[in-house]
Parts: sequence; structure tokens; C-alpha cells
Amino acid sequence: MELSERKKQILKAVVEHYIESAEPVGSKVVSQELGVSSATIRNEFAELCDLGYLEQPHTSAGRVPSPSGYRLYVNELMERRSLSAQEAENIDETLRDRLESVGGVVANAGALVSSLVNYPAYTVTDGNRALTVERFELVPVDDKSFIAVVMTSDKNVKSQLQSAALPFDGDRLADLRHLLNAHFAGRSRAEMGEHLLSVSEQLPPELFLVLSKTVEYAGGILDEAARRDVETTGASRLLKMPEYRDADKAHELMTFLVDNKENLPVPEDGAPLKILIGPENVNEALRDTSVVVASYDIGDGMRGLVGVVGPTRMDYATVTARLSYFAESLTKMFGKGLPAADDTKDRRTPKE
Amino acid sequence: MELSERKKQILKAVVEHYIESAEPVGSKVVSQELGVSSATIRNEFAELCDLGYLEQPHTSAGRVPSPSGYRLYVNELMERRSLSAQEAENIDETLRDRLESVGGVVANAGALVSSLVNYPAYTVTDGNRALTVERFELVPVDDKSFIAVVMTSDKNVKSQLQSAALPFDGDRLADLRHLLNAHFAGRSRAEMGEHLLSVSEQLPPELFLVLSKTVEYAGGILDEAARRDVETTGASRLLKMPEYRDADKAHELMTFLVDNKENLPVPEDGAPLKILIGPENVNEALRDTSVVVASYDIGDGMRGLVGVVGPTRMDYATVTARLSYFAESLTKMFGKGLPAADDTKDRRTPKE
DNA sequence: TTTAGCACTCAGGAGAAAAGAGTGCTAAAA
DNA sequence: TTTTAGCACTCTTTTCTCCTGAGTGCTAAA
Repeated sequence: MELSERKKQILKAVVEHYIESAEPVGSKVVSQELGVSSATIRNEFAELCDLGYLEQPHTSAGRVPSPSGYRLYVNELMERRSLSAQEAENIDETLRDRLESVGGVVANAGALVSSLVNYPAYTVTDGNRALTVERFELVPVDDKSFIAVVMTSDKNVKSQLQSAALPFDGDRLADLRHLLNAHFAGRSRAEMGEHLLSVSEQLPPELFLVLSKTVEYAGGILDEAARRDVETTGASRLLKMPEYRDADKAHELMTFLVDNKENLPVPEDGAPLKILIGPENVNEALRDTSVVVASYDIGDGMRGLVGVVGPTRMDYATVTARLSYFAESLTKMFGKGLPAADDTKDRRTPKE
Repeated sequence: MELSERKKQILKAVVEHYIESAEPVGSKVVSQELGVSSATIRNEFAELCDLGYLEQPHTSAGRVPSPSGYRLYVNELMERRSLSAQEAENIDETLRDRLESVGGVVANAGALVSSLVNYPAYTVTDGNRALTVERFELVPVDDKSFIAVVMTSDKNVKSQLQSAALPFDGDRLADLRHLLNAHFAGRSRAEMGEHLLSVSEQLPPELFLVLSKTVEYAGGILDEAARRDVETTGASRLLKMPEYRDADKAHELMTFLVDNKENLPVPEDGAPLKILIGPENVNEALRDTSVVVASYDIGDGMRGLVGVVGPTRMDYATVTARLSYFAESLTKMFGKGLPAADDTKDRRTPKE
């Protein structure tokens, strides 16, 4: 059943007042706003309660939005405001600033977003399980050690000093490099492990030992890249919100954000923005919090997520506006190509 | 003036009771413990108050230790218990476990210590400002790009894909490598910058551009290594302590731990363990908290710090015991040499 | 020097009462 | 038929008072 226009206006007013004040909203305030008497509003209140959009903490209190009330608000009623030029410029500027600093934008995305919206935030950088080693290089250092250089298919390069038990000459190193590239480049992590077994028989043991160390090093890089990483920041902001003034409630959510961050929602569809309100969250611990999560494009078909966690009484309009803008800015930056500052950020793709 | 033996016993009892209960300690409990009447204890209480070791929240309440009371307790009265075999084994085991996992021990030291003592913890890894580049290597990839490999004086190796605007051949690359090693290896960060200027005139501009990019990359590595890094964990544990049940108080300290972590105490002397009680902390925000901080040895004369933050009513005996043991274990592990798992952990030192 | 005894202080809790915000319902007005 | 004024009612919150109990300081006797 479609709600009357007036009911929608009333619901909207209740949600917005409640978001601002965290106090149940009475008929009087709304009546002033809509220009009808409080009695009329009360009648509408009663119906909106029956329909499940509003709730009453107790008989003689004002009304509070129910989860479905918030849902309707978010879907239909909320004004999808876009940022003012000023706000947008602020975000752009911060992004530019952070870009210069060590560690880059992504590492700071959580803290940035958290300060932007004043709620705890989280970031998810999804592991790349399709990554392979594109190329091995071995650079001699002395007769017992060399630098193993591993370039992965996303053109990142990592390296490590390796040393062998016995001395070996340059030819051996060239052989080894050839073996590595022939047998382990372009392979998935699992295949690398299998190959290691089959190669083991064709090589003198002391050489195999060196080779396997390098392969394991490369495997470690792939494992690391495949790992999904979730980080949370700004949990302490909860303490300033009336719903988390109670230390136990705050503690519960805060420890969840730290110790169970893997269970924060990671929407699988490619939607740019997802809002999960209260019980829409599968996870028990998030049942009376809301989560707004946006995805951004890293390039190479990879995506990152950045989300915000707060009470269901969240300022959805502001949060969605800022978060979307932030995610879009990130996508734009990655699209344009980041200036290289360290090896985790180099995105240029030279031809082979 | 030296305190009588009985006064010391009384102070010790008060401190220990208060640490456990967070409630002012009355004369009755102490009298039962010491086997004298409560009136006697009350007389002693009054004197300990005059001497500044105890305080009275209000006239008709029990006594609470003052900062100097805690100080005396820590210096003279506290039993410096060593860990039980069981406890020690637990720590060792966790350390071994974490050692296997990605990221290594140091990255997790904070979280580990925090869970060990049940207070917020922080780690400081001091920057190495003496680090230099030991060696540059350039590995050709194609006619426009190469891998820059930088080995620093602590034998860590980092690398990055670099590309030039114009094609160049292998000879040029060898020249470049030679130039880099001749002019920039072994130099401090500042010297590298100066040298870049002087070299700029001796080179064709397109080659200089490539060279400067690599030098800047190396400089970035040195900068990164020189940076002092402070991390905090476990701040939410505060919420379980009676002194931080008040959301505002908790918020204040928690935001300090996150946003002002650089101002956490970093004792400059080489003491293995330092205890700062309440007002002994220079920083205003830590005036009614205590900090226990231990240092451990990374090798190469480098040190790391790991500390614990909590109310002055901190369980000093347990914290110092566990923290010392932890720091000693870390030192031992670094001494023995960590098994290499990724390039941040390799500590072996091959001869040049 | 220690201890028993006693009057005194003060925080914290339990009720009771009052205030206040807001409701639902009825009956009149539009 | 819808809206509104009016009013009694409900329930939380605040305030006040009183009371209790833990703990004290002081005095005088052991």
C-alpha cells in the first residue's frame, strides 16, 4: 500500500528530528512543521505505528522511527543532497594532501572517512587471488648471496636478500633464474607448490634448497596479496553518541569493530553504495546499528570498500553524500593513475 | 624520613586492595590483615595522609593511595614477582605463533601486550636515521623500463618498477647503475639531495630525469625508515574499568591514544623498564593515568619500545612482570635471529 | 602505645511527590 | 468526512527527603 503524501511528510519529519536530537519526536513539533493540528498528527502517528514505520518507546512518549521507517526514508524520502562546492573542495584537498604523504591514500582512507562523517569507519581491500609472478630476477651480491626480485602480474616489484649455504657462481644463478621463470612464472599459488615437488628431483639438493627458498618467498608475496584486509578506525567516536554513552554497549560494539572486523558487511554485488539498516545486518552484533558502505575502483577490475558504522539513527543524508563523493574521488584518482611514491602504489603498465 | 615497617605494611595493603577493588579502603579490612585494632590503623592512616602517601575522597570514606603512595609501593613495597612457568610458556607460545604469521611479531606486539595485561598498549619503533643505501641495482625489463633495486645498509632490499620517457639501451642502464653507486651509495639522506644537484649538470636531461627518479625512490625508503612510528591498540579495554565508565573521560583518553600517540612517553635513557605514575607524566592528558614502558633490543644497536597505559590504579606487579618478560623474549628472539619470512624481517648479514 | 567506645560525617539508595511531555479519545467545527 | 479543540490519563523524569551504613576522629581507659 502506498502511503499518503502527508504520511510521508510526517515520517520524514520524525526521522529527521530523531536523527538530530536522539529524542522521541512528539506530535507538536511535527504539527508546527506541517501546518496542521497536533491532533491530526496524532491520528497519523497512530496509523504509521500500525503500519510499522514508527515505534513508541512507551505509551506517553513521542515516536521513534522503526527500521522499516528508516528504510522508507532512505529509499524514498531522503533528499539526496550533493556536497557543496566547499565541502567537495575540502575532501579533494585532504585527498591530495594525504596522497603526498607516506603510505598513500588507501591506508588512510578509513581515518579520513571517519573524520569526514564523524562515525567509525572501515576499509576492505579485497585480496587478489588471481595474481601470479610475472618475472623472477636474481641479482648477485657476493658468492653466497643474491637479491631475489619478484615482479607480480600487477607490476609490483618486491625483493629480498637470499643466501645459500654453499658458494655458487654466476652461471648457476643464471640457471636458477631461468628455472624459476620457466617453471614458476605465471602459475597460481597452488601450482607453484606442486611444481616445486616435481622440480625437486631434477636438481642437486643444495641448489634446490636455494630455489625453494625463492619460490617460497614469491609464494608469500602472493599469499599476502590474496589476503582480504579489513581495517577499522574511529571507534572512539561512538562515545559521543547518546546511544553509546553506556560503557557496556560501547564496549561491545567497539570490541566487535576491532576483533571481529572480518564480519563487517562486504556486499558482493557491485553496487556503488549499500545501506544496511539495523536488523538488515546479518550479523547479530550489528542488529541495532546501521552500515553504509561504498565501493571504489582500484583499476584492473579490482575494487576496494569503505564503510561507515553507526547507530540506526545515522545521518544517512550526509553520510551517503560524503561517502559517495569520497569513493568516486578515489576511483577517479586510481583511474588517472597515481603518481608513484613507493612500490605499493605504482600502477603504470609498461609493455612486456 | 624513613617510614616505620608497620606503616609500609599498611600502605602496601591499601594499595593492593585499592588496585583490586577500585573502592576506598577502610581501616577495618587492613586491621584484620595486620592483626591490630582498627583504631590503631586509623591513627596510622591519619599520619600517612599527613605524609602524602594516602588520600581521602571525603571525610567519611576510606583511604586511597596518592601518586607518591603508588611510587613508594612500586619502588619498595611491590613484590617483583616473576611469571609462573605456565604464564611464561603462554607468552612464549603466542610469540612463536605470531612469528609464523604474516607481518611478524613487532607489528602485533601492541595487540599482544594489550591482551596480555588487559590495558591499552602502545609500541614505538624508533626510526633509523643513520641508514644509508648500500647498493643500487638496475634490472632491465624492456627498452623503456627497468626495476630499481635498493639495498640499504641494514640489508633490507626494496624495489620498484621505473619507466623512462624515452627508450634506452643496456649500456645506458649500466652507466646509470654505476653513477648511482658511485654518487649516492653510502650517503645520508641530506647528502643524496645535494649530490643530485651537482650531478644534474653532468648528465643529459633525459637520463638525469631517470636517475633522479631512482634517487628519490631511494630517498623515500630512507625517509620511511627514519620515521618514528607509534601505534596504539586495545583502547576499548578502558571501558571495562570503573574509572572510565564515564563516556566523556573514556573518550578523552581514547582520542588521545589515537590522535596524540606521538606524545606518549618515550624514555630516552636505556632503562629496560620505566614506570610513570600519574602526574609524573609530563603530558597533561596523562596526568591521571600511569604508563609502564619497556624497551627491547632489535639488534644493530636499535631499540623498540612497548608500553602500557592505564589508570594510576594499575596492577603494577602483574604489568611489570609480564611486560618485562615480553620485552626480554623479544630481545632474545632478535638476538637469535628471526627466520626470514618477508623482507622486513631478514636480519642475516652476509659479508660483502 | 594501643584499644574500646561513641558521636559525627557523608555518599548512596529508597520512596514519595511533583512536573512535564505526550498520548488517546470524544465531540464539535469545518 | 476530515480536522481540531479539549480533557483526562499515562508514564518517565526530576526533585526532595529521609534513612542507612560505612568509616572517621577523638577521648579516655587499659
